[in-house]
Amino acid sequence: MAGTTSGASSRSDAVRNRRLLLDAAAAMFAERGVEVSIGEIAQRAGVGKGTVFRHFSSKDELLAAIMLGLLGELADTGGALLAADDAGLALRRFMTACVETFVRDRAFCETVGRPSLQHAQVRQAIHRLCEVAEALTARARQEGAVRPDITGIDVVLLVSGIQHTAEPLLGAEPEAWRRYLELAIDGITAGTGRALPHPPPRHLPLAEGGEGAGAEA
Amino acid sequence: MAGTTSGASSRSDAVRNRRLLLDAAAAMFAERGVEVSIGEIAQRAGVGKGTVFRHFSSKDELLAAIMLGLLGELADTGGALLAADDAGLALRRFMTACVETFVRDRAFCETVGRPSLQHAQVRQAIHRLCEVAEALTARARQEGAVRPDITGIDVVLLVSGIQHTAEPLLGAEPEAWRRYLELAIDGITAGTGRALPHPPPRHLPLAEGGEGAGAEA
DNA sequence: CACGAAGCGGACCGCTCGGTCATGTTGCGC
DNA sequence: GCGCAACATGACCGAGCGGTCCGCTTCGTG
Repeated sequence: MAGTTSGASSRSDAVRNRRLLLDAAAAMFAERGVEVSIGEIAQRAGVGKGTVFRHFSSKDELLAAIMLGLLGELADTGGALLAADDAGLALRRFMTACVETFVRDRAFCETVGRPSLQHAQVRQAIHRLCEVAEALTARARQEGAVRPDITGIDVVLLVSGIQHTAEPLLGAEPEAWRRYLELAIDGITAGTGRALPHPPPRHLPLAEGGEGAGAEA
Repeated sequence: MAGTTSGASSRSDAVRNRRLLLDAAAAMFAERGVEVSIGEIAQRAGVGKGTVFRHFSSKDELLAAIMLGLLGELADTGGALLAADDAGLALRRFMTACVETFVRDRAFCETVGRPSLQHAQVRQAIHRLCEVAEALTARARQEGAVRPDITGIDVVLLVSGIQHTAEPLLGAEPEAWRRYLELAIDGITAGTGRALPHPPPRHLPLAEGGEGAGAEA
C-alpha cells in the first residue's frame, strides 16, 4: 500500500540510488528541516528529480520513511532501558537520547508532535514512542524518582520543548541543551510537595484519521 | 528608513485602512503564523493586495510592525514589575505574561529567538526584552528565589520552550501551558545544590547585521 | 549478443507566493 | 465645485515548489 515504495527492486542501480536518496534526504532534512525541496535532495544524491518520485510516491512518503527510522530507534532505545536497574537513571538516559535526536535533526523537531502530520505510520510510531515513555516513567514514579503526577506524555513533550528552548544557542553552544535537560529533570523530580496546576496529559492529540496503514506490529 | 511606513497620512481612508490592515494582520499572524499570505490578510481587512504594499514596503515590515508592538508590551510589563516587592513573584508574573503571549500568537513564537529574522528593530526589541528579563532575574537571584546561575536569557528561552512543550495539547487543553510553566519555575527555583551542567547563556546570538537601526541603548 | 523491461533524467505543468504597475477613484485644500 | 495629489485596485510578473511524463539509457536474462 506504500505505492512505489513497495518491495526491493532487482536492479542494482535502483537499490544504489535508493540508498543515496535516503542518505541525502536524511542529511538535508536533518540540517535544514522539512522545507528542503525535492530538487535539492535529488541534486545532493546525484540523481534526477524524477528518480525521487520513482522511489517515493510523494515528498511526505520520503520524509516519513526517514522519520520512521528515527522514531523506531528511539523507541528501541527506550525499550532496552526498561530492563535497567535504576529506573530514574533509565528515564534520564531515555530523555537524553530523545533530546540528542531532536537537536541533531531539524525535520524531526518539525514533524513529531505537530498535529499537521497525517501520515498513519508516523502517527503509530509516535504512539509507540509515547507508550515506551509511559512505561519508563511509570517505573521511575514507582521508584520515587519523579513526581507522582508526571506521565509519559509529559516526558515526550518536555524533550521536544527542551530542544526548542536551547535552539537559539545551539549554533554557538552545541551542548547547551544539557543545561535545560537538567532543569527539566530537576522540575519533574519529586521535590516540592506542591501539585502541578493542570491535570496530567493522558495522550497526544494526534489528528485521528483511521485510514489504517496495514496491520500494526 | 521604514520605507512607505513613514509618518501618518493625512487622508482619512488611508489611516482607516492602515488600522484595518494592522488588525487583520495581527489576527491572522496570531492564528496561523507567519506563513499566511498577504492576499489573505488583505482579504480579511477588506482591501486590495496592492494596498498592503502601499502601507508596508514588504511582508516582513508588516510582520515587524506587529511583533514590535507585542515585544514592547511585554517589556513594559516586565519594567513595571521591577517595582514589585516580591522579586520571585514578579519574575513569575513576567514569565506568565510571556507564555500567555506566546500561546496566543503563533507568529510571535516563530519570530522571537529565531536567528532567521534580520529585522534590526525587532532584534533591538528582543534585546530590550532580554535586558528586562535579566533585571527581573537578578532581583530574584538576590532574593534567593532562583538558583544563582540562572540568567535572564535562561528565562526568555524557557518561556519560549514552555509554549512549545505545551503546544500539542493547547487545542484540547488551552491552559495546559500552566503545568509546564510551573515545572520550569520549580526547575529554576533554588532547591537542589547541584550546579547546572552547562555555563549560563549571557546573550542571545541574534545574527549580527550592523545596518544600525538607530543607536543602541 | 540481443532484447525487453525497469530505471533514469529533466523539461514541463499547474499552482501559490511576494511584489509591481498602470489605471481608475477619492478625499481634501482652495 | 474644481483640480490634483494621494490612494486603492487587481491584473500581472518571475521565482520556486511538488509532481508528471516521455524519450533515452542501462541492467539482467535467455
